[in-house]
Amino acid sequence: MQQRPGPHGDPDELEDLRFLAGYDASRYPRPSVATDVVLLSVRDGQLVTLLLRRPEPPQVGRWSLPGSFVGIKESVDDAAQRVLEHKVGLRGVFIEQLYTFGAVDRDPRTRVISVVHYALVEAARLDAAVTARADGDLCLAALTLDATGPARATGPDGTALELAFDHGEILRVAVERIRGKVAYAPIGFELLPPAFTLTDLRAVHEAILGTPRNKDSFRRTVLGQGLVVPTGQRATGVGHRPPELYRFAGRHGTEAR
Amino acid sequence: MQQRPGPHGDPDELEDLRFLAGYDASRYPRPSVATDVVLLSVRDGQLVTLLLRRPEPPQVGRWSLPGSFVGIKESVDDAAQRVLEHKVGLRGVFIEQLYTFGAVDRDPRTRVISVVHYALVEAARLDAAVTARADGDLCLAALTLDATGPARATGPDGTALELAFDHGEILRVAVERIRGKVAYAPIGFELLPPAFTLTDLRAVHEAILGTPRNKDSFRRTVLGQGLVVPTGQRATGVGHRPPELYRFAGRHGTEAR
DNA sequence: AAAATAGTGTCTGTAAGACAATATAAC
DNA sequence: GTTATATTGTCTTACAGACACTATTTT
Repeated sequence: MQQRPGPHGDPDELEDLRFLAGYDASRYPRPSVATDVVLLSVRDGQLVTLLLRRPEPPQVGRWSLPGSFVGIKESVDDAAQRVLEHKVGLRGVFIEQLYTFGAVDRDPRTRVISVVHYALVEAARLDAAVTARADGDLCLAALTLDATGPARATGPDGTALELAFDHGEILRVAVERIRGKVAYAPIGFELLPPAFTLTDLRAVHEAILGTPRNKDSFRRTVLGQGLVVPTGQRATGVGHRPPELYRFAGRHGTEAR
Repeated sequence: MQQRPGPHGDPDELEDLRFLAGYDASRYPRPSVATDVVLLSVRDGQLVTLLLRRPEPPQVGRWSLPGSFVGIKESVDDAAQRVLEHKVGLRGVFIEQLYTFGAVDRDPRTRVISVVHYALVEAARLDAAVTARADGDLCLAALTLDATGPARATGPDGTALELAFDHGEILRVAVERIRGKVAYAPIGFELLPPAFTLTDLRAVHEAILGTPRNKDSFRRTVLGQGLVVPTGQRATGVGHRPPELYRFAGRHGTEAR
């Protein structure tokens, strides 16, 4: 336990002093910083994410999250938005920081620290983005969690997908995060079109949590919180009594969205 | 909106291709990566944190979080633990990632991305660490939040402390995080000695939340969750009926701690 | 009319908040 | 014995789950 800082030969302390004194740090090796994006959606009652097949070694053929280095004149969050725009073709979606993965050996090529974000988008927009890039190196994978270990990703044909690097662990963290958030935050709206029925909303919650939710109390809770307001319109062509369409009420109940 | 990736002159895409192809990224400018640690404790019913006075420009004299660069052969989380050990003299405390602050201009000297952690320690250990380094460039600051904006830090003499860089915003995020966690996670135990009374535990929760908690339901909730177990011992010298001492039960109710 | 789901009303069990009553060591 | 807080027990209230019943459109 040290008493005061000073140049006593401890390499950590020397590094600290360089930092505090504002020495030029460019001469010392530094990690690369990247960002990866977990783009989540709910499709056919399943939580899915967008994966890319790696076209080059290492781990060629494995599936990975879309990502990029963080530019020197670009904020970390801007870099994540750029990844969404340039690699997936999506703008203006909900995106938030998830976690920073900083293990030394997570990338075999060089030291890369990844500030991972997660984004939420409605299934129709994700489908459009995927079909616009009609190639086999991109897919929507269904996500499931075991009791422990990395997340499992399943391709559209039902086969298990091998994930690159630590992306299975990243996906587990993402799924756990959205499960925790959906219980108290109005995050499910980001996965639905602007107008939706309460049954739609409940189906999204059930898909995320993987467990059924009580229909009656779900309705009471959501309406009681004032998070959604009726639009006055009803769905049509549903083969039964048409349900009311609701929209996200925003933070003060008057947002247009 | 792009259709397929390709070398079409877009600088973002070129960067992406370098990444995917595994080109040597060392020739391109990259940000520095640091970690800062928000060391939190509850002392005299107040949420406090450890701050260091900056000894050099820029922002000389302002108060900052303990931090350091992340070494090239060191994980981000290991770097945060090293900061705690070398700058504060604490080992084995609860520490967890908080958020990564990656704005371009957050440090005026050079581009620095900081992966901020928060740590929790009982007041007695923090006091011991502070008095071991008996100088005026280190203090325990009480934290308060306004409705918006950065956190406010108050020194032991009651004066407001000017915070360096974006550390006021970082502290706001830290306080909001621990407030959110204390509602459902067994995090308050980290701020108490191994044996504590339920009144101690409730006082910690109230200090973190800034609002009183119902005494009876707090007792029932905590005991009902099985998070604490009685030690069979009682506090002495309290001037009234001695309360039972409890200890953290761990994840399976049998952990020794 | 039949089918199917939306939406409403009511009952019940659980848990939190409020409050009263009792317990016990320090003084 | 008085004091001060711990601990237990009871009552009330709020809310989630369960379930029955009505509403309304498509077929």
